[in-house]
Amino acid sequence: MDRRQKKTRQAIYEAFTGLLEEKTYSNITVKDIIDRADIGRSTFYSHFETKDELLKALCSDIFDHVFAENLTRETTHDFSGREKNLEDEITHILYHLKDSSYLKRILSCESGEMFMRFFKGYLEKIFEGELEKTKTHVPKSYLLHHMVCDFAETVRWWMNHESYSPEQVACFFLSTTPFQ
Amino acid sequence: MDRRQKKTRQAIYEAFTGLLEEKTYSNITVKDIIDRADIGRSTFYSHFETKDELLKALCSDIFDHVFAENLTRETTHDFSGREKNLEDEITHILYHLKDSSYLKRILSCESGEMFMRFFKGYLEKIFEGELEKTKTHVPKSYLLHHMVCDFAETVRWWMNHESYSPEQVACFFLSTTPFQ
DNA sequence: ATCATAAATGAACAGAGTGTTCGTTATGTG
DNA sequence: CACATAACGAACACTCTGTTCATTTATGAT
Repeated sequence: MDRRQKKTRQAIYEAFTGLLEEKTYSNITVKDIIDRADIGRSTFYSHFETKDELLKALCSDIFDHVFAENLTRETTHDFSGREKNLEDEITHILYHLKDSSYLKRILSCESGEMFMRFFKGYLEKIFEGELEKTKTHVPKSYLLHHMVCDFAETVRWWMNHESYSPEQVACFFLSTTPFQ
Repeated sequence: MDRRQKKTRQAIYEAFTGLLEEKTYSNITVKDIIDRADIGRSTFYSHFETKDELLKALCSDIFDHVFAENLTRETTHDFSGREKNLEDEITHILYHLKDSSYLKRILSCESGEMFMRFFKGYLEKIFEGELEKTKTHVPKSYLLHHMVCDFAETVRWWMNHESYSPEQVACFFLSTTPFQ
């Protein structure tokens, strides 16, 4: 990728996430972004079709980084079985999320809702497998929705209570799940 | 309230919620609303300052109806104690939500996120009291956030699986909470 | 039924943002 | 160096916003 493109893209991301700390997503205009990023109008549109596409691209960047290993990795079982695997996996994801400098900015505002939707999409893939192994008297559809939302919301809560470690948060999360 | 005002307000609500079924909240313009409601531009603005205020007003209408009794009612304890009360209260709220014709339209789209924020605000008041009586090893802040999101998301799920009764949904919800 | 009150109307307005175009300039790459 | 390509910036038509105001219409109280 051309050095100029990288620089421009970076400037847009910085400007955008910076603005997200100051105003809501819907109140941010393309004009705001290009003014802060100090780039030309046509340059912005040569990178992203719309503001929404920008947000999507940013989310994808974060998720691809976080979930790259988890989605491809062989689901090996260790001595203590399934549950231990899930806790490890969750802790692992939380460590990755902790590293993302953009995540907190994105989650702590209205655009968090859009992020959450993408986030939940990825999470479904992870929990679906877990759910198949679980016996329950409530509908699977309910349980999957519950797990996905629960985890995503746990992360959102965590971003406002960063004093806790990934291990602690994983523990909090699992203590309220119907898995055992 | 003047008959004309009521009629206009109703037309706006109808147009707005109808549009919500077709496009996302942010893609709906004031122009869309007044065209469908068949009212003048200035009439809209004499009722609501902005599109956001319209959504807020609509949410308030729904909530005031649903929570009016719950928030003021004396928290009497029956024979089986606290837990039974909570289940009753939840079932009761679910019955009210089931009656709202606008709720499904609002929840099944992007603006659902905005609705959810208002919704959660009300729910916090309800669960805060419940939480005080609960002993737990996870932070209260986490548990409150968890309960509130969990319930709101349960309702959202329910709107897409209406085959279940309020009693059943209350049961699903309580089966995944750390209360006992 | 009358009449003052209040609501709805519609046209017009400035202002702001959008998304596109295109010729020019500058910056990396081979 | 020379070529390719990215960024620039000015201009464009377009849409939406939120406000104003003079006019018409409906309402509720008497």
